[in-house]
Amino acid sequence: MTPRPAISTHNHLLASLPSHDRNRLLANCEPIELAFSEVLCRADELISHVYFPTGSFISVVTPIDGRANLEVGLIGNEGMLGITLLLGVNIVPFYSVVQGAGSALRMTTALFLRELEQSPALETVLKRYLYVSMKQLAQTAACTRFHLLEARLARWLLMTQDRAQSDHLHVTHVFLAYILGVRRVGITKAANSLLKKNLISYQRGDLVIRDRVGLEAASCGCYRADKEIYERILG
Amino acid sequence: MTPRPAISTHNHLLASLPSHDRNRLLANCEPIELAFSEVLCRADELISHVYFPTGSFISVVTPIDGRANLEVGLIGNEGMLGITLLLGVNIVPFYSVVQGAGSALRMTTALFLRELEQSPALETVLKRYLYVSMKQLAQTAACTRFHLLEARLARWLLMTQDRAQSDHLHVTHVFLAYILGVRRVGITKAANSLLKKNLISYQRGDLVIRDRVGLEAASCGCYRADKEIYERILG
DNA sequence: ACAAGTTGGTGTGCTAGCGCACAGAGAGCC
DNA sequence: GGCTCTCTGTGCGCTAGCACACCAACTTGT
Repeated sequence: MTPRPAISTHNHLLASLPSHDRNRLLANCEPIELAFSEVLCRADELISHVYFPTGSFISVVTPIDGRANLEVGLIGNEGMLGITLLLGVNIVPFYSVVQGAGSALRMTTALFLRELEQSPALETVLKRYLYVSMKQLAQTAACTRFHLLEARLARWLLMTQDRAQSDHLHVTHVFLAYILGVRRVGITKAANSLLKKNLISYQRGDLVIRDRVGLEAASCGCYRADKEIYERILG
Repeated sequence: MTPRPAISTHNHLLASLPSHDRNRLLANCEPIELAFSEVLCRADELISHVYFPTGSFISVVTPIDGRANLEVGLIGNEGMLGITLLLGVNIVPFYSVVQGAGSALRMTTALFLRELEQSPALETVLKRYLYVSMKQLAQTAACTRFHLLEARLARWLLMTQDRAQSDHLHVTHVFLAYILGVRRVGITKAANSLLKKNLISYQRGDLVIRDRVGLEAASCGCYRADKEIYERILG
């Protein structure tokens, strides 16, 4: 319906750097387009690149028992992928896949580590981002345990809309089930409930967010909690 | 039955430091005894001290919705409390309470930060520990979502036994329910099942681990996964 | 145009875990 | 002894989510 709005070309983490540091960093970055469902890294591999999404967003998933999966993070232009390099460990901790196609900046591990040494400002902001990521990870753990599926779905849609910068999302029930760690049938039921409340509409993989405020009311407090912790530490 | 064995007086993280760094660090530490159920810090407070358990262990809990709680970490002499200072954030991320009474080393935030600047070896090992903590946090999130209560209980007992260095634990069903985020009745059922398999015995708050190997078989793979990631990164 | 694949909706029977309420048993206290 | 408190066990009805199976609507490739 509404055309996809102009996509922001900047990343909040990079934007917060002093211009001198930022420019040097950008000079070492390679702008790329990430395609939907592209796998950026798998757990236990070596980290080859870090990614700063600008117009794209990435889903971070932890595998369990080799069969099930659980999304433990969502990275848009407020964050970065590959943050663990900050900890001196160049082993990918989680599986990462592109959830929203679009632009990103990418840098090799070697160049990133060099920048990190040269820019204390970069290190400071990324450390804070890591702290926020940990808090959000724990929040997600508790949310997944205690909150009902409909509220979790509403939260995920809001988080994704923020990162997609669009009220049109391309997600199927199967995909949502995978991400939220439930059966597809459960998604059908929850999505139908949100549909009946006129908060969303969808058709064959095209999901439209109709009522953002209503969706916030239907979601659990975790959406707000995530935003607050980000603002408090990085805002 | 078996007397409590001699308690280790060292902490793995500190033990891994070069002796020069370690000695200087120890000189700034204050040895203390932690009492059972003592609250060491609450979320959103400022961090006043860091703790290196030697003979004690600490439960790390994230509150949710103000009513429920979920344990997201367990810190014994393999770890430390207050690791987020490493990230330049002196705000306590989670609620922390003493789960096993015993000895610990404690250091003020100011002294710790000074040591951190002076000892690159300390920074290196703590960064790795933080990486491990993140992986374990994600593991716990997925475990809590997918695994059955009996397996989760078995896992928790094994983790706790490792840190308590004793096969006698002082835990009630109510307490276990709180930690694992379920009802007490659920614990009664799961504990009874482990009892019938002769893996544990318990009576009014005294729980004894009878068959460690059997308990590992009854637990989910997360116990092993946690140990493996620790060994790989810090071993 | 038609077949094949994808997406979404529905039904049936099952299990884990929930809330609530209550019962028995040990332990401490006066 | 009698009282209270804590800890453990049980029963009942309910919900969320599971596995599996099938169908309808739409899209796409040839």
